[in-house]
Amino acid sequence: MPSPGVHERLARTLVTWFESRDRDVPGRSESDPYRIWIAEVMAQQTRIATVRERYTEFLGRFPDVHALAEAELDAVLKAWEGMGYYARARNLHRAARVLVEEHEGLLPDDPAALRSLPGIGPYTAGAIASIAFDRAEPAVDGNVRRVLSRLFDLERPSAAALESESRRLLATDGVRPGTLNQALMDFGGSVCTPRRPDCDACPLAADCLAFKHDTQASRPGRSKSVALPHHPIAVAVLRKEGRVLIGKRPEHGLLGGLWEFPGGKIEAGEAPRQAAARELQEEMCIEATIGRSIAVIPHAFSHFRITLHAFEAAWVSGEPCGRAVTEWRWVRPEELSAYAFPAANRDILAGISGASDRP
DNA sequence: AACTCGGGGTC
DNA sequence: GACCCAGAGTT
Repeated sequence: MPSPGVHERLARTLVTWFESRDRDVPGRSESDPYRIWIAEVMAQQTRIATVRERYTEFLGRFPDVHALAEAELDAVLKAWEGMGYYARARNLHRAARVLVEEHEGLLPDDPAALRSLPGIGPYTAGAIASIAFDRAEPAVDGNVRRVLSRLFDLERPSAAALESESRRLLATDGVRPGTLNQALMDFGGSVCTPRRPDCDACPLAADCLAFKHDTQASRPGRSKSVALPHHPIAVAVLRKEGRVLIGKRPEHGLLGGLWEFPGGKIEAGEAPRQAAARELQEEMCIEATIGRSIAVIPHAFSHFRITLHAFEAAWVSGEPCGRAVTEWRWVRPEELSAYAFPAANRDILAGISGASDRP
């Protein structure tokens, strides 16, 4: 009997390593494709610890694809509040309706059919196909990309190269695809980490080309970082007869479909209070008296930073026209918790509940 | 291939 | 502070 090839040896060692661990990862012990789908989408670009807290809550509210399809988008966004990348929630909702209308409420097992659904790309399609349906399909996320880049010493691997290496690992007899894919991800998250990988304790070190060449610290290569632009923002908590004014952002684009307090960018040379008054005039057609500062909130997005200056404001004249929003509403402070807000608004919400309507 | 799209843990 | 994460959609 010939000695096993390096891919087969790697695959068997990974699965053995994985099965000796007991890590509580959402979706791992699931068999329902719907629940696996939710777990994988929720895990995109998001820490496991964050997902763990929200996963059970989300499934409690939307226990199956029919419940998700029948829900209002606002309810799905509210369940997604604070997790970011809100297009994921919008796409989940759209995909659920496609599944109910065109697939009898069932997720397909074919990667191409999965990829045709909103919000399911190469990674999630492979993850669902392999974990839920036991198909030998690659699921290359950031962790797997790093592990493969190091095992085969690839500086800037193409998606095709990573898929090719993955398929050779998956070709190992007797290794379940979903188990191997999860082993690769878990391995990248615990042993083969971005910084300071634990090569001393690595069961794959003997076959790792980057370890052999001592290039693991620069595999995969990093793209150069760019300085993030910064935008000062002024927002107004506008009071009138015990209620505050909120607006709903357009459904597409940044923070799409979420609610916010009216406001906008502070122009060069403009004072924050001036900007708050101007934005109320321009975007809401309302004259107001700007009052005390509620909070100054620094916040970082993926591609820029903001500093949010929030002010109390008292209505003087005018009715909302909602030029920058698709909808607006006067809401009692205690009702604000029913609306999905961006994370940067949390400090504002905390500072105004139960406050008077006088700035 | 480059750009957009959040938030948070970690070092 | 910088990095980077169980990525996908758009152009």
